[in-house]
Amino acid sequence: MQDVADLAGVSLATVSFVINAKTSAKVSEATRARVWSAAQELGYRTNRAAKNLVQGASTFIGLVADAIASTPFAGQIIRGAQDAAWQNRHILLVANTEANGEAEQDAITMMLEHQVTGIIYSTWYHREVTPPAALREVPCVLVNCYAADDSLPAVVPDEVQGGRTATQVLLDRGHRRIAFVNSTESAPATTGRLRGYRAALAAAGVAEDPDLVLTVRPEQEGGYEAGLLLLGLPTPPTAVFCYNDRVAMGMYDALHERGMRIPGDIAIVGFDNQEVIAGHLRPPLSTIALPHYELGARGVRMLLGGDGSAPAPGRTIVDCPYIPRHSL
Amino acid sequence: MQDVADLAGVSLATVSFVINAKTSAKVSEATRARVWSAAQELGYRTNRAAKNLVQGASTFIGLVADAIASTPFAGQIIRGAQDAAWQNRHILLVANTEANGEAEQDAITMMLEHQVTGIIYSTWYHREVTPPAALREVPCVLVNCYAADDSLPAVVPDEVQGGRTATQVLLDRGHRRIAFVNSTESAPATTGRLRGYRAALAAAGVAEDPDLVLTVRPEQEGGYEAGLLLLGLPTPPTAVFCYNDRVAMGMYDALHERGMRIPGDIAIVGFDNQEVIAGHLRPPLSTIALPHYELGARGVRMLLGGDGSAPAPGRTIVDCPYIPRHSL
DNA sequence: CTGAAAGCGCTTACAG
DNA sequence: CTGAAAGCGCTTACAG
Repeated sequence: MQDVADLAGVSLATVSFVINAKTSAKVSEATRARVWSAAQELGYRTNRAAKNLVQGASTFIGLVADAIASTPFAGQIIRGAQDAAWQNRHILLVANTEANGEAEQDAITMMLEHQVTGIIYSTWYHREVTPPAALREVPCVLVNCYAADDSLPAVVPDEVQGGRTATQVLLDRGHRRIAFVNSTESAPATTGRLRGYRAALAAAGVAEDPDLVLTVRPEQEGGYEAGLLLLGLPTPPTAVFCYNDRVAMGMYDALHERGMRIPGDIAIVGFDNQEVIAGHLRPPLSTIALPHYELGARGVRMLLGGDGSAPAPGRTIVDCPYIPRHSL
Repeated sequence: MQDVADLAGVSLATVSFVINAKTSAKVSEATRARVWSAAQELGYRTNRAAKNLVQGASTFIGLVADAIASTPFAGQIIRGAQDAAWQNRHILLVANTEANGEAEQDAITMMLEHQVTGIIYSTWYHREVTPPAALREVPCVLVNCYAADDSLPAVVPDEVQGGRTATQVLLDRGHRRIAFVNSTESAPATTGRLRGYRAALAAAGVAEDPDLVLTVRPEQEGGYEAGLLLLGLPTPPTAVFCYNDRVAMGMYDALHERGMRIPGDIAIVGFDNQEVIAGHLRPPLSTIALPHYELGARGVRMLLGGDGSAPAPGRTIVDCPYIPRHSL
């Protein structure tokens, strides 16, 4: 920087002013140009460590994730966060903790040492968490998870609306006997989607038939078994809302095995919008998408948007959009 | 830090020595303990910006990726790089450029400003690249890609060995009429896997039958068409090596449609090991895995391992392991 | 064994 | 409009 100043024949301060386009100091157009060309000629590059030190702040945002490649979900959250950070001229410090408490602790310490502006704490599937205490030392937002007492800001998908929408698209096609193959796991997704299913039926004046609500392991095998069960009913459903796309995949197997056509004989709607599955089933699966990209992006926007103040506690809920394909 | 020194009754230098476990200065056990407890009590956390500044180096490694969530592949590379970086007490600065030249330029500039130790430049599928010139200003290694003139260090998968292995496992089961459904794309994967296929056949003394080598678009549809074609042959193959798992998925569709059993009537081996596909086909698909995690990990190890010197130019080739399931 | 001091590369009041 | 100077929080010879 001193070299640039010398070459341009100005002081350090002037170089700093023009490089950072500070308007507080009026620098003549001529000097400005001289400085720029000197910087160019010398290949000057500002040292961010020095800048961060003197300013007592960095442009870093920490992102701690409990998974990074086990599902496409985590990747989408990271991508959303990364894009939003980039747009705000911030840089993501990504740590993959594999849900290991010690790794989380280390990661957060490291982030704090780097004077991060804030931390995003994310999980690959929607759930309740008790995040490490260190997280509270800095502005933070939970993404795809939430604190039991809602004492931290969080961004989560709207499972209820998702379940309602899934059921609604089926109702809109005239279906009245709509099954819901839920998951045996206990999770916000399980309870939320069920509530949405019931709300949609109720709003349409359709009485719930207990025979039509099953719970299975949320995998292909579970969907297959559920399909067989449903087909064995005295009056089988005309449409099925599956907890997720993998369950729907198993449901396809069972229906095809029994010679049922989709959507001719039975309409199907899934959840998750896992491209590799939903896009490749035959027929391609209509489903509800989890808004992972949006969750990540919203998370960092909340972190950065608060005019300097930390984001407020409480859950922000994001819509799960319907992705039409050809299974209904 | 001054506060810690005061509380412990020592100088700044001493605090620095004990915090960093420097052995050059012998500090008594007693002072050491006093310093640690003072640091503890004050909740002292070292400021990395200051440390990086004075040391003229950071513990950052830049990772520029052309994709981050479009496929699981990129995620695995990032995870591998992240784990290796972490093991060496380094932090990943991840930039997602979506293959946009300007974004790449910006990302690299930003990384350079942060005094990164080096940069990993990665692509989500194996290919030749002409990386931005700025990359040469700092130690770097290409991951899953390579420079046309091999003037940069690179880590890539061994496509030839992969193709050879895929063919070999089929030969080992006694198959002699082995088809290869290749991709119409021009890529290292296409040429490499074909060479591997031929090498394996030649080594086994099996003459290549031109009818058995097809090229299709590397997707489900392509695999489906290839399956029909192969079945229409006067003497159909008894085994098929598919360019990738999506092609294998289409191949399954065609074979099942024609009532063929896998592997009873025809054995199949895929490539890529895309969990969601390979693990969920019926029967589960035996395939060759692309070593993305390993590529990422090797990349940062090369960057860091060179005793301070930049890694040497040239391609490092990594094995593609066979993943047995139930399709042969 | 421990301390005083210089210096890393910047930014920013404060003078002029 | 521009410059001299202090200071950000550290590390590391160099003395003692």
